[in-house]
Amino acid sequence: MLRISESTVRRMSHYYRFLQEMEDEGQVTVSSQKLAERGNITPAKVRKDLSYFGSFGRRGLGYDVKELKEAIKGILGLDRRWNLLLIGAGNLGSALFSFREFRNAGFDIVAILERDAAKVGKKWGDVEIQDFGLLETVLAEKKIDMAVLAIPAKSALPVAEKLIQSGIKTILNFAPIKLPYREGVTIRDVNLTIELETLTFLLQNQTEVFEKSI
Amino acid sequence: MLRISESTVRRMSHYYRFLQEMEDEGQVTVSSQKLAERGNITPAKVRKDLSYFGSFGRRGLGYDVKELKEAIKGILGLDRRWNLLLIGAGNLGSALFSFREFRNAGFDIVAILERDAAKVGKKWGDVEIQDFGLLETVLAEKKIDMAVLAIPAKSALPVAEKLIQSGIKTILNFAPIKLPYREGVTIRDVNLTIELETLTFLLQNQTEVFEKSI
DNA sequence: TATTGTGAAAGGGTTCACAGCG
DNA sequence: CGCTGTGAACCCTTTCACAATA
Repeated sequence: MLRISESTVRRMSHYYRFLQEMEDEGQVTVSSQKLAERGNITPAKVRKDLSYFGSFGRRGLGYDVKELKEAIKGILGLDRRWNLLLIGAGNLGSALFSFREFRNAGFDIVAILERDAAKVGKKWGDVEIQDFGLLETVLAEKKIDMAVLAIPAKSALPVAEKLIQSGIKTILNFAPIKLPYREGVTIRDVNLTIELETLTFLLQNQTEVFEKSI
Repeated sequence: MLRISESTVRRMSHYYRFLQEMEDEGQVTVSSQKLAERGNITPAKVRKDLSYFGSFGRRGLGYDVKELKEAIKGILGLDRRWNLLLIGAGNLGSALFSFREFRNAGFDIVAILERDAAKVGKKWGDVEIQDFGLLETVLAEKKIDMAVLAIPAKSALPVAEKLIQSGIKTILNFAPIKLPYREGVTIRDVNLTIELETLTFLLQNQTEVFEKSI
């Protein structure tokens, strides 16, 4: 299979949202031009991105909004639901748990693990916070697709090791630390401090803005 | 001034963290090789990145950990403190407010604005949650460097317009919506759903992992 | 000898431009 | 005629490879 760049996949996510919005607005067809304007990019980029996955448009007419939306839904794997294991029931964990868009997009936090005994036993919605020691039990009982790490930097490394040992293959990591690379394991980092630091770099250096587009 | 790529700036943030860790471990000098290993990249990339900003090493010896760390600190603008205005005192806002790494890195949330009257008047630490209508007053009283948008998608657009109108030039946006481009305004999006969607794409397509490195 | 700093080459993503087709 | 799909050109980032130097 052709190698798809990360940028292309991220843009596919954006296109999906744009198409949802357009569908809600009652638009039936859309051109690569219109889609491009929405994301501040070039029409050629839109067409090239889509071309990696197939031919979805009609020459002279553009794309059927609903049809393209459904196609991208399938490409991104959003035509099914995904089970997330949340690690960490602190402030960030709580925010992630109550983040509506996750459920809307097909992501369900089906288990929560936490080290702090004071929090264990409490329930968020209908999900009980369980002790981190029950990791293996949870993995045996529930089909977990990904883990979401919402714990402090200092405990992230051992916890990640344990998760990987137990067979977790995909981790969304919010701990502000670079987890070491392991063959066969995909880790995606969301490092909020780095986002702020790219901004201070721009403020400080009055440099050209990196990207005003998706 | 030479145009620096966003990837380079992000890696500078990582190098900064690596150097902090190395300093804490008592290391005095470091080679581009060692720095590269830490981030799963090539030594040439490290050297090229640094070369955009100057010459910090000594041939045959490598870099002085403390010296290089301080240099990067200055480059990223972390040798001063930055005032953040938090918009939204919900779950995410609360998580961001209590996120230790922000303060450690030099970012202070000095004001919180919120529409929900039930939350207005409460205090988080020594920062009082104020009504969003007081935006202008807050901007007049406090030197705000950036705004952090932690509100739902549906209110993000009008709120962002208001912020920009009032002179805010830099926004870190957590609302899962693409804010329109405005000349002279830098907006950085953190879209958690898109992060998850790149992961489901990989899971679903068994594709090569995008990046196992910084 | 070890390791940096950097031109030059390679690689990969974006844009161009046009053939193809409704 | 309008707009897609795509090979080729272009451009930016990464990697190579080596001269410079502690």
